[in-house]
Amino acid sequence: MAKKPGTTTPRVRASRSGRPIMALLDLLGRRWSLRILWELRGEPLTSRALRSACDEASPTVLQARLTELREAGFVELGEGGGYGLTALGRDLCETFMPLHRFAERWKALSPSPRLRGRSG
Amino acid sequence: MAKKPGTTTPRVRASRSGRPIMALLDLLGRRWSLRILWELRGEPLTSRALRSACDEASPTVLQARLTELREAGFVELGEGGGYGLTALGRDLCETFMPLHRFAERWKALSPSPRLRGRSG
DNA sequence: GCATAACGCTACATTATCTGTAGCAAACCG
DNA sequence: CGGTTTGCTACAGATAATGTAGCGTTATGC
Repeated sequence: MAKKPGTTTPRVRASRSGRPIMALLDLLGRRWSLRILWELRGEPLTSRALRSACDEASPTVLQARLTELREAGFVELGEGGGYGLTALGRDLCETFMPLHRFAERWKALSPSPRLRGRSG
Repeated sequence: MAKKPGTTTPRVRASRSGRPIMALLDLLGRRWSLRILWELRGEPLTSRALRSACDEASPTVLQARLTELREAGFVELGEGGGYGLTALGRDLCETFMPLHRFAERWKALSPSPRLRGRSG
């Protein structure tokens, strides 16, 4: 059993507003969510391979995220084992691809930018 | 002072690999990061207004995220007060705009999708 | 059949992080 | 001066993540 009977995913906090974007932002804003989606962007990975890809993150969180991502319909467990993106999940991932280029640009801009507070 | 002297931002875990995308994914994958960026997409907000916009999230995390986001160069504290996106931050936010449409589509697809495990 | 190994997944103590409420010092308003 | 708002911090209690171990199941080799 994947979870205790009657237990539902923590019900995305921000989704109390009913706005889907909030639910999505909340789901993706959990540890390893984005990373998992990212690592799955190519071919499917077994739970263990995914763990390796994610810097050996603890199986506890990974499993939790995987369950949430599966309930959201972004990820699925293939017949023969191994996790992969659904069509929907692939769509979502497309959204993040520009992030890659952005990250490179960002890195190039400033290794350790200045903070500009006003306290003082 | 914004932080204790000598204290640095928790040094993004996944960025140990040196790949900027990992650092970015890690930063954005923290609670409220995405949400803050999202709420700031329009006009600048005071810390308190931002808090309201974020379902009254605790000022502790918000402040922590704001500091990280500022160090990353995505957010800045305006001269006259109020947080806003930098040019870079606006760029990043652009990346997430398609997410809005995606979220709507996602919501329409399935309120509570089926899990397809293989245990049993 | 029996050992070996890999699979998805879970337990659990420790540690890190977030929540919620209260409140401070500085700047602004009159 | 008193009142209000700003950015920001403290701190106890609640929640979530880490790290390590291991379960039950399903191949595979002999």
